[in-house]
Amino acid sequence: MTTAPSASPDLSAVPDDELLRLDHQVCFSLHAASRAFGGYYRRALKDLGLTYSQYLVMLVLWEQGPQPVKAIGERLHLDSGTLSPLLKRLESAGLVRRERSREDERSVVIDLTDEGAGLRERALSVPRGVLAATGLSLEEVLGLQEILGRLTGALGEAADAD
Amino acid sequence: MTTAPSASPDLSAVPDDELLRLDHQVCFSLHAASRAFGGYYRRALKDLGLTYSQYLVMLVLWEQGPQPVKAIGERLHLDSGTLSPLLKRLESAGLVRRERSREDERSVVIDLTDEGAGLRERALSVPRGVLAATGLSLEEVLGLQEILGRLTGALGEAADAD
DNA sequence: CACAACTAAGTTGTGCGCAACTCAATGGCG
DNA sequence: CGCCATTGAGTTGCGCACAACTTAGTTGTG
Repeated sequence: MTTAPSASPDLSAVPDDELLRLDHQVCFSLHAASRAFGGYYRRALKDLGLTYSQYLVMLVLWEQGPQPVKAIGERLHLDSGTLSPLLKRLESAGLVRRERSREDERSVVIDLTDEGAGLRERALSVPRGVLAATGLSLEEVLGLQEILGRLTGALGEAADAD
Repeated sequence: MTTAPSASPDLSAVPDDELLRLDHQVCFSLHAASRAFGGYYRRALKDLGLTYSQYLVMLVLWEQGPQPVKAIGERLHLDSGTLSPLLKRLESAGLVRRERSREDERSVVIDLTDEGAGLRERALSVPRGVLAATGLSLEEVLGLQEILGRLTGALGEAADAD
């Protein structure tokens, strides 16, 4: 944990030059970790015929049941430009159905087919392997998740304040 | 946030079901954080005419000087399939030069143009804004980076052990 | 020297992520 | 009621990530 000097967390004291180097590290770490994660899942999910993003969508559906594209997008921070084609692929793979809502004709509700629902059983074994492969303890995972959540939230607010 | 019981970090004691839910959280956190980061940079780098990935490549060049595509790829964990077109775009933007190495004709050395080197000055202000926008302390950033580094390393090894 | 194994870069094809846009349905509001 | 701003999904276009492949140059071995 490098147990930082716990001294001055004062960003403004750090010179631009060093900050650029640090930025390099942080950007890179996050980017690389995200892709390493994706890479692991790509292999683990190959048998299931799912990509990483498709898996995330399936997780939402397994957990929350049928819901409109909008809701899935909010949950995963993805827009229709990403979800529409992805959901079409899941549909043509026979895992989900897409039906126009009767109450609101603008909305398309995504529902699992029997095959899609059944796939959950086969997916249950995946996370254990991944968590083991990370080499992190459960506490570290939870801590990581907490920091990442704050980071995403803060960056989101910074974006809104444009 | 389920604030762990801080007891048993024993993964094998956690049922599949709960693990799937946890996996959802972790996958999503990392994926979302990486993209939120990317989103912030996209806006911050717009003036410089750089994408996030192009910025990462420029950081490597600013820091390490001229080097072959291979070396950049190792540093950023990217292959030629990603780098070749990216570097072509940087070249046509006038930021880098691509020259076949004389010693080894297979190798293409990437070098900054004056314009590319000059861009560093304008980029210096970017990281401060980002770090501020994350809302994290310097220590948290360093800790995060350390965990992510371990995670990437472990996942990389797991991948090699295929 | 000749030939096989390897290596670096580039190419092709697929899917994701996102900005910018279109289109149809909805929900005010005068 | 009629009009218009808003909303949800979809489309288009571009760049990244990566697997699988091609091509050209290099190295090792008999």
